[in-house]
Amino acid sequence: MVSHYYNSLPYSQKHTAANLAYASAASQPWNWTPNYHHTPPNHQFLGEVDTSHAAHHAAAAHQMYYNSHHMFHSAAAAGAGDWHSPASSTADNFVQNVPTSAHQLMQQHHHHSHAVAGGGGSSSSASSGSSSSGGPAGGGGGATQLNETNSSLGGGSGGSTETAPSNHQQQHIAEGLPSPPITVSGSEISSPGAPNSASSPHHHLAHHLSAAAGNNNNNSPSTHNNNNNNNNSVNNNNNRTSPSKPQYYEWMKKPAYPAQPQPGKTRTKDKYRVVYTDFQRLELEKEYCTSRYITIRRKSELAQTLSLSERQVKIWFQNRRAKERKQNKKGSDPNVMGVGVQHTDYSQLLDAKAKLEPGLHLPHSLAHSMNPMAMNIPAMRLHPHLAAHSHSLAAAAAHSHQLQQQHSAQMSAAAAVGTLSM
DNA sequence: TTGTGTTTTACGACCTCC
DNA sequence: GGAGGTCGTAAAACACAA
Repeated sequence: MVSHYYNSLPYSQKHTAANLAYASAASQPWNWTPNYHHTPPNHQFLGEVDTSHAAHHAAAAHQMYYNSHHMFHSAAAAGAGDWHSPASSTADNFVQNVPTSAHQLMQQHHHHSHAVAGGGGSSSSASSGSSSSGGPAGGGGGATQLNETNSSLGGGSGGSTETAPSNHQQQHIAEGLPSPPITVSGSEISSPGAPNSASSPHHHLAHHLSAAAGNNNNNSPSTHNNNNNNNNSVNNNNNRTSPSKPQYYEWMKKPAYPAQPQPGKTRTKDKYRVVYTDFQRLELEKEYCTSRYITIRRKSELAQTLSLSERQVKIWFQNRRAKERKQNKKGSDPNVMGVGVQHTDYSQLLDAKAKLEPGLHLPHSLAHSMNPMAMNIPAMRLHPHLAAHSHSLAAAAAHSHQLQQQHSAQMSAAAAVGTLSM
């Protein structure tokens, strides 16, 4: 059963989703938007999302939610120049400082990655190299195959099967140098071929974020690990969170584990812990930021987008919440974090209403009940399970919304910090 | 290079809800 | 019964100091 759920391609298609988020994210390295809800130009997937999900969100309530919640609007949605931070001019400055457009970044991205791919030198030495052999080559093919595998294995959520990636996607895949899937005890798991994530746009993101955090990146020379690839000085590695110096959104700073498990590496048990790619984590975090409880729909979408199984997405969220709770426990330590603490606090507050949270994201029916602005929104299907909580959600939701706004403000503040540090 | 501590995936047990 | 939730835990992946 277990293996059954393993998705074989977490990494193989890591960049598949690039289209989605990258366009907008790249344009604004700080862009913290749940891309899924916007309509990035390139995103194929979004087409569907838009109709099913985003469309609903066009409604005022949703807008309100997202606007307040996310620091930035995607460039796609807002228009490159139109973006305004809810927070302030600082944010604007930040944006202005961003030298490149999404397209440019993408091209950069491609440029770097291609260079890397070609050389096989993708940064992280050993590991990355391997990936290129299997994955990219396959590009689309590999992905497809994996997907098939996935579906056959997990079968589950119809979501996990992804159609053949577009050329663009393939490109990303190629760049992503996913390593071939590893079969472990009958279960197939992807090996994170981690891409030298440096080449991925959100690396830039991470980079900027790190900078924003005002941390050490530059300071610690030691940081360069394997990953320092090619890239423009994007030093991703170091960022791994140090418990002693918590940062704003630690995950942002961690460049993703460049980790690339050796292809042959297996686990004795049926279990094999893969390391999610930057992109996957980024998107998951973004989603988490949107709501700490993911809806079935979003889970399915995310799974598809990130080439993860729904189970993986679900578990990721569970773990993420656990992480947050854990942080909150020891969290009252004021020193613990600069900006990050705020998120923690925020989460902490939300934690109390953990069960109620789903209302934040999904149940428009709930939003409906609590938000006059949402009255026109077609009721979104409420998760059956969540529906049970909906009655109490109404009360909590308002509160949650406030929290969201606080959070938004905090995020903006963080953005401001980022601006300064840049 | 190694040892140690932390973080990240993944699971099982158990619970609640429909 | 099946879904998802928390909680506790295992183990890989990672960071960092010695």
